[in-house]
Amino acid sequence: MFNPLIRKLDVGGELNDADRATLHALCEHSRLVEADQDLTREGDRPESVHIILDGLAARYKAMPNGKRQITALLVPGDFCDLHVAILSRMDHSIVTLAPSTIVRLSRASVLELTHRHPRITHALWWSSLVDEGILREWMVNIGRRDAEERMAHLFCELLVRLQNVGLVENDTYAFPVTQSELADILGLTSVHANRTLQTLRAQGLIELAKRRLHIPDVPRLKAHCNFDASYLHLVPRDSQP
Amino acid sequence: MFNPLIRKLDVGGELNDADRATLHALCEHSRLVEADQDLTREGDRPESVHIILDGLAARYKAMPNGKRQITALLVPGDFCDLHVAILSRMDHSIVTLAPSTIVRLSRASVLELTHRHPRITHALWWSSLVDEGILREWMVNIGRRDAEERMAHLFCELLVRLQNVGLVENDTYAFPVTQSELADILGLTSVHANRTLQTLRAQGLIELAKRRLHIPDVPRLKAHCNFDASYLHLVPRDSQP
DNA sequence: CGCTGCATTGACAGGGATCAAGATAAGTGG
DNA sequence: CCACTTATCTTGATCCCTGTCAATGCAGCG
Repeated sequence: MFNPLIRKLDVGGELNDADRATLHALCEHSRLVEADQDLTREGDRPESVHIILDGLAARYKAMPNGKRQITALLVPGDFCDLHVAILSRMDHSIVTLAPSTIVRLSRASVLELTHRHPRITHALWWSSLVDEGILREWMVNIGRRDAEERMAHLFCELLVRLQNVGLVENDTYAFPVTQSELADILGLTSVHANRTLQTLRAQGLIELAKRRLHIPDVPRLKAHCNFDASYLHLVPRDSQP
Repeated sequence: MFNPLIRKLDVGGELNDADRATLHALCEHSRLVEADQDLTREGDRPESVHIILDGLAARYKAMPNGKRQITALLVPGDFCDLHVAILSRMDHSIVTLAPSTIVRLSRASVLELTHRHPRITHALWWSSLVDEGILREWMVNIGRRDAEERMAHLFCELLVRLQNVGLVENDTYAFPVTQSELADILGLTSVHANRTLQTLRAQGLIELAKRRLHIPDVPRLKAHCNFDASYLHLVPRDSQP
């Protein structure tokens, strides 16, 4: 059975069959959540951890003036807030952007997991470090690239991340994101996101229709924004000592 | 003897005297590093962890076109890259912005530390979660605030963080940052950083001279940018179960 | 005392934001 | 299955925040 979590962690650590079985068991009790539902809200006392098995979710912070910034996209296989039990208050919210399959783990089961399964723990740490790296790259994206590069960069990143969990076919992947959500990801206005999207389309760099994104010429799109995937740390799991 | 690391971690965890002694011993072999020295460079294989005891450092990513974005400021007491040994390649660099006192720990000593001292480990996790929260807030800052609010927000954040380690006197703290570095922090140009700085000065919101920043009316500056410190998680270490 | 790196200014261009109105697409209920 | 409602997407006109380019001032320093 397909499980993006296992697939992902297998890249980051070196799991054995027992580990895979453990992870598989973890994911047994998933639930379907419709789009636009908050999984956690800023200010909440965090009680549980979420794994996203299918769909799409986002971390965001809303500002008093109504603006908001999405600080992370959570794709299948992403394990959110592994360690959040340490802090007593959520400083951001998580929302589903599409109908999603979610696993919720209690704090206790996470503790149990990390105590009993060192390789899984290692892989989870790896994964949270990668998330941090993505966060930094997004900051560079917003701070130092113009709208066109920013958007192209995002599409390249998602291509790689989704490829990593087997959700890309023929350089095409699901992208069920509203233009105004896209704007909140990139630090733009929805109007400008729309125009940027059209510019990319006009250049034949992307095709986006029916919530699916197709990249006709991946190297060209990567070149367009100077995309360098090394921050995703997905390279051969070589030299882990 | 004053030790910002101990002071900081004491907020995040609950240390006992033995823990404090351990941390104190850790910091015995510090070295003085002059300004503008890279402690780590993107692409390096990370071998050690840094603690900054005095001075100021920054995490940054440099782009091929010469632009760069600073993604974090490291102030005294900050423990950088606790877990970095898990990844095999640094995806960013760290540079001193001022002459600084730095402790370098080998990977082995970090492992030993985390294995032997659960409360310290807990505090270090807490600290790295706070760092992540700061990262997210910076993203909001760059993505959704204009230059003036951005800069004001940064100054408010530093006030709180430095207060936390006892480095603020009379609402004044050391700010040995070049305007072009400031620009790299905020995602602006140095020219515009200069102008923004002057706007803030003209409104009497800040006074910056001789590398020291004074905030005449803290509540007013906070109000100016809607500063809410809760993302720094410095509140009473209450309900940690 | 003349460097040399920073800070400061001015003029100007431009990327993105705003505001507001239509055009499409996607659901919904009958 | 169609009429209707509502969310999204598009587009145009206009403004302004921020970037660019380039020159000048200033201050620490060898």
